[in-house]
Amino acid sequence: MTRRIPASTIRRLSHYLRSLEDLERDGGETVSSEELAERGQTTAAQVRKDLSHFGSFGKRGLGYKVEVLRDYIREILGVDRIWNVALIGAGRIGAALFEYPDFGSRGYKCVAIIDSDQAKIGTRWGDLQVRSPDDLQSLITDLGVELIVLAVPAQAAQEVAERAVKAGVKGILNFAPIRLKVPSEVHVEDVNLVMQLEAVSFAITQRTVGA
Amino acid sequence: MTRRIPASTIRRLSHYLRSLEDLERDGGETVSSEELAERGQTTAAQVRKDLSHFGSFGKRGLGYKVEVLRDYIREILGVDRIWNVALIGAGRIGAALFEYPDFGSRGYKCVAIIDSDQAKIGTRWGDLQVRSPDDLQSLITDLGVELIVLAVPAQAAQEVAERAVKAGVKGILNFAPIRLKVPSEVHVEDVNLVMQLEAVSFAITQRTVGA
DNA sequence: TTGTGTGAATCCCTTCACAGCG
DNA sequence: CGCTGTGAAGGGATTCACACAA
Repeated sequence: MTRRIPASTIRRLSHYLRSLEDLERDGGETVSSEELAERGQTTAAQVRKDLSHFGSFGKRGLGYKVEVLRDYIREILGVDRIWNVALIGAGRIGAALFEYPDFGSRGYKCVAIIDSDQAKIGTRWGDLQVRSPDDLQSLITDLGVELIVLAVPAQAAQEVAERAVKAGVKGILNFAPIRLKVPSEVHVEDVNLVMQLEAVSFAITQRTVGA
Repeated sequence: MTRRIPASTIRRLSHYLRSLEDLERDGGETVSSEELAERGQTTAAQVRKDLSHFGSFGKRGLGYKVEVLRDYIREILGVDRIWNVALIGAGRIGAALFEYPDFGSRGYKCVAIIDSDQAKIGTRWGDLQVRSPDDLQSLITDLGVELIVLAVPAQAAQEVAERAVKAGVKGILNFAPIRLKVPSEVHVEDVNLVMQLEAVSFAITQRTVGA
């Protein structure tokens, strides 16, 4: 719909979606921005503002219909469809993703696993076989992969990313602790657990030192 | 030093720290805010502003001494010491953390692993033995654990967190997809990979639809 | 001259407050 | 009435611009 949506709005939309799914499981029919706010750790005004970027989905005096809003948010976030994902780097990080129950239920489908370790190539992971990096481009093209999970060591990441982008990948969930250089139309989302740990230790340290 | 530091500043400090360590490896003696900005994907003014919250570490006309600034940032982030960390939930997510090379080098030391799965209890992970949740409190107290990595299923997370906090834990890196309720002095940092994937699919979707 | 440190200006996100629809 | 949708106000973070120290 509109341009220039704050990243914080997107994060909150993800929360709302989860809340709506919970509500539906519990048989809720409608929600108010108030109720959604409580569950999402924000304010009612914020909820309404977030949604207003994309349209008006509620009824005044009544609230939002749970199912309807859920579907709209799914559409906004682009999770109303299947995404073919390739996992590059068959280490523990990659494996961990599959433990996340929401991973599959949100439409992310792992269709290829690639690793450069000769010992891993050919082994089965569920119903997939680990493939060689040589097949990277052809796999991406043939399987229609738009999204990759990049879980390789830092020094290999840039090169792999470039090849993936060349083959048509549009988004990268990047676990390598480097800033990938990619064309601006490719979206990179960095996961950096050490950085998050540092945020924790900072908070504790300041709290201990400060007043 | 000062109060009210933007969370974004902390994230950037983590980046600066990494850059400084790289520079040191390459034998750099001094850096300018300009150079630090390039590596950290921000602006020189932002770098200076970030640092100004904590003191003045540079020399006008010259820049910052790499080693000195690095030590200051380490101190600010609280990574100039060893943090005893307990891993709760010995699944793949937990295992993945140990693959992160920076995890140990930043002073985070895993001193205990806890899992409720009887089959896992007693098994060795490196030089640690997986322990039962019954030992949670005593382990935290005895080993001086201040920080936990919470990688258990959502429904167990709240209860485990409460017990950990009661035993003295001050910070939590939370992988469970729920909003933990803890006393305000305990810092919780949420890791939510599905949410990050949603941010990617949103970006791609909007890009495809929009102008 | 160079590049930091910092008030002032700007920009963007959040919050307020209320008009208006159901 | 109740609750959404939204301009306007407010606040916090980033950027600007320059005084000043090395």
